[in-house]
Amino acid sequence: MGRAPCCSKVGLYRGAWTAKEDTLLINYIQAHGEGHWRSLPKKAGLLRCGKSCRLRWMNYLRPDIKRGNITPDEDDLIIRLHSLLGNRWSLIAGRLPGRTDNEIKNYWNSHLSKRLMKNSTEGNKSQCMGGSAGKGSGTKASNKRKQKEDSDGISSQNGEAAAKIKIYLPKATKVCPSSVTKYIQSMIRSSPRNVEDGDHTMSGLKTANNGGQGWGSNNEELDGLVCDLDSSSPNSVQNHIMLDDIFEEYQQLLKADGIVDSFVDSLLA
DNA sequence: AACACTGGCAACCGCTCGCTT
DNA sequence: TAAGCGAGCGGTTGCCAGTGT
Repeated sequence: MGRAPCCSKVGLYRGAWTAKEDTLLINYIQAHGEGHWRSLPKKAGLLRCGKSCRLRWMNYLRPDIKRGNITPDEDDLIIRLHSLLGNRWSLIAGRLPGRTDNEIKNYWNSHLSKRLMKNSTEGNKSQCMGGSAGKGSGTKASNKRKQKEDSDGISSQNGEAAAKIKIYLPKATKVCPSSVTKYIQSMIRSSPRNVEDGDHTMSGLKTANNGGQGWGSNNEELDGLVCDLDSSSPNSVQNHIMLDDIFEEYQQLLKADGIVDSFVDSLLA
């Protein structure tokens, strides 16, 4: 399967987008819709690679994008979903309405991985965790390398669970919550089995409802995150419930041995 | 005030997958 | 069946504002 280069770079702009380019892109997509990214720049009068246009639209210009101010609820959900799914940013983003995979990835790399590593080292000072908390010291290049090591460390932090999760990792595909819900409902109806604790993958995890145990005994910061609600947001309570519901769905799915494979199939469908 | 360093984030790159021809 | 293309994903890079010395 050959794969031609995305596009010729000759004569194309790179780097930060200007307001004018944004306007051109928005206007074109509003008039013609998304898709056909390769031909879009030419038609829209943009000297950009199609991939660049797509990225710009998907991550920043889409009207339903929610930027910045990641709430404690979202923060907590990202952590928990990452424990389940690993670096499947698009999948995680699919559980967080209005958030993009790029934003979540950046947020994880710059905030959460460091925090978890810090918590991990505090909780396991006698253990060597193999790497510092990211960009705290050393050259930037070495920090980049450490970032990768850190993410590996996070995985090893979850030990067997992470390894077993990988078995079930679905293809990175965005799914809507409703499809998951429908699937769960159908599975519950068709499966009388109530698995008490076949929970290889979920050990060490917690839900926002269970008092925040499971990340480690010294995990006050995360406990705080779980308890905090952003009262400034009028929809925060609703969002909190929704996010928890979504995670509960994942938990149920993973708890039900034998169901997970089917769940993955449903995602791929 | 000037410089060096750090951290956050936008954007790019390389790759894979699914569909079409 | 193989090749080409569009789309999407995760990893990485590079810019720049903020902070420290």
